[in-house]
Amino acid sequence: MSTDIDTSSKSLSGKRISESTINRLSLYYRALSLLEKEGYETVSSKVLARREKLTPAQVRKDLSFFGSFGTRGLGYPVADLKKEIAVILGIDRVWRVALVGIGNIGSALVSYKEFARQGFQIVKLFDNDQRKIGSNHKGIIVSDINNLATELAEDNIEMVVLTVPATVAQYIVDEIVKAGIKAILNFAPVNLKVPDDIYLRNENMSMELEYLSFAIVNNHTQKKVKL
Amino acid sequence: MSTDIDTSSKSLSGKRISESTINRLSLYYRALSLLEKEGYETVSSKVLARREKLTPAQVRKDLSFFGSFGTRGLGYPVADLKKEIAVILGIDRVWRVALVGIGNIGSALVSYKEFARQGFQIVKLFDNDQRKIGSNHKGIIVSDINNLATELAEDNIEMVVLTVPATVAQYIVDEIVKAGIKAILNFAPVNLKVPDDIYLRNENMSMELEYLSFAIVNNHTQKKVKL
DNA sequence: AATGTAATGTGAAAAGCTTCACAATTGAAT
DNA sequence: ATTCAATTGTGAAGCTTTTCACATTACATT
Repeated sequence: MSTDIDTSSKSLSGKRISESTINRLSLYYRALSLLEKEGYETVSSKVLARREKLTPAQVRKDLSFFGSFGTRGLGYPVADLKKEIAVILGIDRVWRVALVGIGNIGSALVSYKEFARQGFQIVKLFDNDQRKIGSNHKGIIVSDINNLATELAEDNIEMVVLTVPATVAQYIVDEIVKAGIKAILNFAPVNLKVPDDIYLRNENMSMELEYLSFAIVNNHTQKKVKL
Repeated sequence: MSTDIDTSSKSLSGKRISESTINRLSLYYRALSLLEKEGYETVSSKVLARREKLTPAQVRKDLSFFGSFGTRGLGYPVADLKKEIAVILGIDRVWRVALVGIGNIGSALVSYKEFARQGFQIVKLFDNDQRKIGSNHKGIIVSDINNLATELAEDNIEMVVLTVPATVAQYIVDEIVKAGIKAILNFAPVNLKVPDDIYLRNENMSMELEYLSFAIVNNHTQKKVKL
């Protein structure tokens, strides 16, 4: 994991919402989905916190930035709160996503059900390899990356997942930006330069292993959930 | 991305090193590798910072937790600093890693070169599916998950990458813990319970897309690099 | 109707993290 | 040998995030 978008935005009424808060909303959403399936109608900040290894105060504070969703003495209505969070996160809709780079990680993500489950629909694939162009992945035909700009526009793509080699990532991201895409999730282990108005986020899987390595070697003590 | 290991550990001389600092060490390491290839002998905190969209003060502060690696007026010696960071992160060696769950993501990670490049060698694969057990992935034969405990021990495995479905992840992680593994990188979108002495880290790829979604919907302004 | 219990929402305090700013130090130039 | 320019290392300040603690409110019970 890793990124480029700010932490301190003024989203709502001028309040600054931290990145950590947004990330925790994702966790709450996931926990609420589960609670809903388990048949719970309400849930307290205490229970929600325990489920995601956070504190009740943190849960209440996070939610309070966006409104008053609970009932004193009772807790939060599971189904309603889930919907509210979906609206806040913008996942109460389907996002049309393109994926560029049909390598190991890229092809895996095409079949990754969790994306679709959260409303991120991969509807377009691109590669520069003639052997891959025209091939079918989960019902999607791989397009030639040279047609990126026109095809992204034609298909109303709003986000791009970038799974190309690090060496070409900057070139490709420039093309994606030129094509008018505003949100990019980059898996290449490289720091990409993008204009200020582009949302870029980096997924750096080695970094997580490096953290584990550091933890073992330095006898790190455990305390909190990292987001 | 995402986890379970603390942020505020006392690794060295009682100093607390934050998780952000550790994550930035990974970035510095990557930047230094590149600088080394480009032929630089020294680098200033200013240049290093610019490469990873951080501030020079941040770079200096981070490094100062671990020692004095620079020369005033000159900067940091690229090759040496890279080695120092490798030692700090514990990546100046090879880690023997097992991967459990040969699905989409799992098989992609077996071929993910970036892991090997950082010293994380996947040497063992497990699955519970009879059709997969015995099959060969990049030279590794998939083992039966029922032999997890004995085979992990026999092979001196120190870390496990977990790419099983969310529904079975808790069960599997319990087995992994029983087998004596202390570090786990979990890709299942579920909050796993582990004893306090186990290092667990979560990679949550949907969370990153959800952040992008939030950013677009709420007109988030950009400022910093997220780690 | 009154009392008791549970649990939110939130200012304020505490803790943690980042940036500032400057003394100290090095190498280069004169 | 002296001066100048560059750049580190670091305490202190500033800012952000988390936690605390409590008034408030809703429901259940008597």
